[in-house]
Amino acid sequence: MMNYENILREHNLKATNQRVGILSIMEQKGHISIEDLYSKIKLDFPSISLATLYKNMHAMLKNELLTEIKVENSKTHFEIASNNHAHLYCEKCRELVDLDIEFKKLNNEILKDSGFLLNKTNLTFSGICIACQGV
Amino acid sequence: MMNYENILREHNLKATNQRVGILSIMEQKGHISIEDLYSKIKLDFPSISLATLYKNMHAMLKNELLTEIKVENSKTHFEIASNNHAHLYCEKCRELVDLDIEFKKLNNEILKDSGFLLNKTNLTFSGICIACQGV
DNA sequence: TTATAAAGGAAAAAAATTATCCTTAACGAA
DNA sequence: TTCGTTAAGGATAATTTTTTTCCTTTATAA
Repeated sequence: MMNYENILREHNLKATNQRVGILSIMEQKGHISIEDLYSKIKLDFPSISLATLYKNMHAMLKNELLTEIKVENSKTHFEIASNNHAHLYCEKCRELVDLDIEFKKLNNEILKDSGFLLNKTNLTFSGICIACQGV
Repeated sequence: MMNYENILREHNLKATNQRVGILSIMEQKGHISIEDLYSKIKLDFPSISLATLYKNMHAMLKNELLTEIKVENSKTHFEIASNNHAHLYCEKCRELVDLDIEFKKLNNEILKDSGFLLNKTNLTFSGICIACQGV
């Protein structure tokens, strides 16, 4: 388990108990929606306000401690920021899975073709995972 | 300009004037948010209800006449379905641009690595477009 | 034509997100 | 440690976005 107090401070954010709680749930879960996060964090902080949760998510997104994942037909999910990677989304069980991919080649191609100054590559594959194919 | 009456019927949807209006705006615009689409379609159908717009977007998404594009820090956009392609999103002018990419190699790799039964590849690059780099 | 099933529109309801305002807590400086 | 400042928390209301309901109107096939 990571030391979220320090990570928060390194990102110029006060290390509040609520934020540490949010981050440790996120570490456990990998990817999570606001809705699920709220019901989980309320177990540790019964009085936490949904507004607080939203404010924290925005603050942590802005300071690049979190990343937002948007997938078709699914609620926005969040994850702790790390190396840029792809996601696999199962349309059946609605689970998100990380997938490490080498973006360099792809990004260079885009840069060459479009002249875009690339900031982030967002790659999500939707389909049916192995487990759900059997069912 | 395409014949939207027929396209709608081919997708098992009634060809209403409102739907044809929506589709012709979408053809013009390429990518559009509900908000922008609503203000445009109201010029042609002043009494159209926002609920009608949402209901139509859902119906057309479900019947695969439209596609949804979700990008970080941006509202959901819609486009008329066509060959699977990538998108470039400029964080400055907030414009979306199509980018034709060959997904076969990428998709085969994913299939091999994950066993996923792929349905759709969603690829969006965020950054600054050439025009906005100069500013 | 005409029957019927689907779509439109108005309004309300629900869900998601953001703002306001006062209280509380984090944290650097003394 | 204590204290002062500033940011964060929490309750609530307000917005914004999306969905539902219910009745009227329209598209389409017989």
